[in-house]
Amino acid sequence: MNNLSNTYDEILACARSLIIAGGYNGFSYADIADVVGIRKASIHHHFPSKVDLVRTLVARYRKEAEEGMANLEHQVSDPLELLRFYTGYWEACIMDDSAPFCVCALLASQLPVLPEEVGLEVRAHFRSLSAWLTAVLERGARQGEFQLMGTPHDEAEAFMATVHGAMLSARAYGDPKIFGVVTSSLLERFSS
Amino acid sequence: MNNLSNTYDEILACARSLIIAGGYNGFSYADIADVVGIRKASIHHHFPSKVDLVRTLVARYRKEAEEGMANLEHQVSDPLELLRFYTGYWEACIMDDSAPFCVCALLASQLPVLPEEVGLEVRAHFRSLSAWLTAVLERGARQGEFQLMGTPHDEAEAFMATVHGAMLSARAYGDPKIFGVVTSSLLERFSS
DNA sequence: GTCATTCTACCTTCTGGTAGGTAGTTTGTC
DNA sequence: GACAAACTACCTACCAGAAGGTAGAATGAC
Repeated sequence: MNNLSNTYDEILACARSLIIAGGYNGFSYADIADVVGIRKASIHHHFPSKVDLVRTLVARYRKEAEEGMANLEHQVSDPLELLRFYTGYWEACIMDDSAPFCVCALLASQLPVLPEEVGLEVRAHFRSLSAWLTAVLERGARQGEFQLMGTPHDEAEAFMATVHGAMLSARAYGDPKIFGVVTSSLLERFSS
Repeated sequence: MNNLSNTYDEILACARSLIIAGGYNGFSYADIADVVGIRKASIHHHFPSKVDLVRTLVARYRKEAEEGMANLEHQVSDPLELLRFYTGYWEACIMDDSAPFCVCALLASQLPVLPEEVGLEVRAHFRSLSAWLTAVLERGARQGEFQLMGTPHDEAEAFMATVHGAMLSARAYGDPKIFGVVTSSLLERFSS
């Protein structure tokens, strides 16, 4: 494979940050070419079409996210601590502005105008994140650490929604701190 | 003024639903022209530039929202009931697919690539919605109806974030019901 | 006649994408 | 080891269509 190619990865990294800023229609091959320092046509060599590029990018993002979740569970076992790590990860990304939004959350907001193949990947991420959170909450409830008001699944959906909404608010206000405000109030509910 | 013009309003309504679907870069004057049944150039007569159109649209949306909130308070006084009406309004919009996303929430997600004038309007909506929710929660707490864990402001931010996140999840899953699942679990916390 | 509205016809720039070529590296075969 | 074939990564030079936008002429209501 040509995953060794530096340019290939650079294109993906660049596209990722452009998508985080403005979504699928918010960037062009020309934008990437400018940043990476190659010509438009050269991007087509690595990714024949824009759909290819974004599908690859989201697939890779999903894989990284799933590996991250699996990895986290090897290092941390306490359910509350797991949730704290998850929100803490995003808080760090937002505070240092390195990746102030989840790629899939942003793309999901534009789902009706997304190419189908990309939409399927985005949807899959939501399902896998929800499943992970459900499992964590369920375990916390079994261990008596969490007092859930609804089913683990419903609470997981509410948890995920709040985190995504907190990203949005941080962006809307132009104030990274709001993410921490919302998520810490979210975690408090579980820690009591 | 020419607010009497039917076409003017039709253009705004059409642009609104196109923005709800895909955001600022997700539609063009040609798209609107097709739907409304006029030529591209005629849209420029009503809205000289795309920025004019979207700024007007968001300003009007904000005004409607603020009127809606003020109106609601004339009809309903119970804080919990107010929150229920607010989420219920969106649940209806999402279920019948008439406006399955908040215009400002969607635009906020693309804030970094938005024209500045539009961004300012979007930000203003977040502030006014947050202020209203804060006031409602504060009143509920004073009346002893709500037991808030944080300040009314922080809880209001969390509330708003959850509602926006619930819209996103409904879209991501392609399942309108998820909005109700998340918001009803949200309301339950306050009703106990 | 005036004014608002809409039109046709056009412009420039950007869009994703293609064709064809070049230099350098790998590979397979003798 | 030599050498041709194939492949990689990039290039220049295009293309058709879409983007937002403009100029100026018809239309039509008062």
